[in-house]
Amino acid sequence: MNGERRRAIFERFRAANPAPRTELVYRTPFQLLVAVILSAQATDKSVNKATARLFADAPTPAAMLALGLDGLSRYISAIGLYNTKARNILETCRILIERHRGAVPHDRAALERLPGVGRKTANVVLNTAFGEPVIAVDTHIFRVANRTGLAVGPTPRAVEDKLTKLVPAEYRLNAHHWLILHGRYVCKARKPECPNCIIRDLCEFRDKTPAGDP
DNA sequence: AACTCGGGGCA
DNA sequence: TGCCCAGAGTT
Repeated sequence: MNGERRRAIFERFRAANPAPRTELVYRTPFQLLVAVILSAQATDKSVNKATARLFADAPTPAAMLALGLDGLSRYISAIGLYNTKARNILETCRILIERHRGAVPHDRAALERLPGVGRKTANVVLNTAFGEPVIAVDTHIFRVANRTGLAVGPTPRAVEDKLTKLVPAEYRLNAHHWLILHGRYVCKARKPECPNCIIRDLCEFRDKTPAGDP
């Protein structure tokens, strides 16, 4: 896919949704970090339901740490992998307090050192909390990039590296949210809604049937 | 790169 | 019931 076509795709997204935002509910960088840790292999809906109560009662690292393992687990027990996530989040709180003055570090290496935080979560925080033009490639974006032909690659990291180079600078800050919401609601894994797609005429996948689908 | 982890939700 | 879901960690 050439640069002109890529630009056309992002211009289409920009026109349809100028200021996209994550659907995860949070009020601070710390809460965003926790919400994204919880969202691994879980639906955003179940995460939002749990974090609404959790963030109201324990909005800071210190308050969350004070909940203890059993306390925190009760808030997030409706989320998959909650046992592991609860331990990771408490340890993350401890590290934030002891090594980062209770703040979320604006630093990729420091973020990825936190338990439960990998490249995808770190990139979401860098993009959404700190305004850096990085793209966090999750399953949605991986699928959309490969289907459309925007950035074809065998691994999320390969797709991320291509997108970082290929996405025009003026779109890079918002590209993450455009792509993830497009994957969530239109370019869905099972039944993509090509007839409702705003980049239908620019897509290399258009109207194909996903492998494994009737 | 492939495998494991591990739990709710929805068809 | 079986398979998916805003991944991370280990081998």
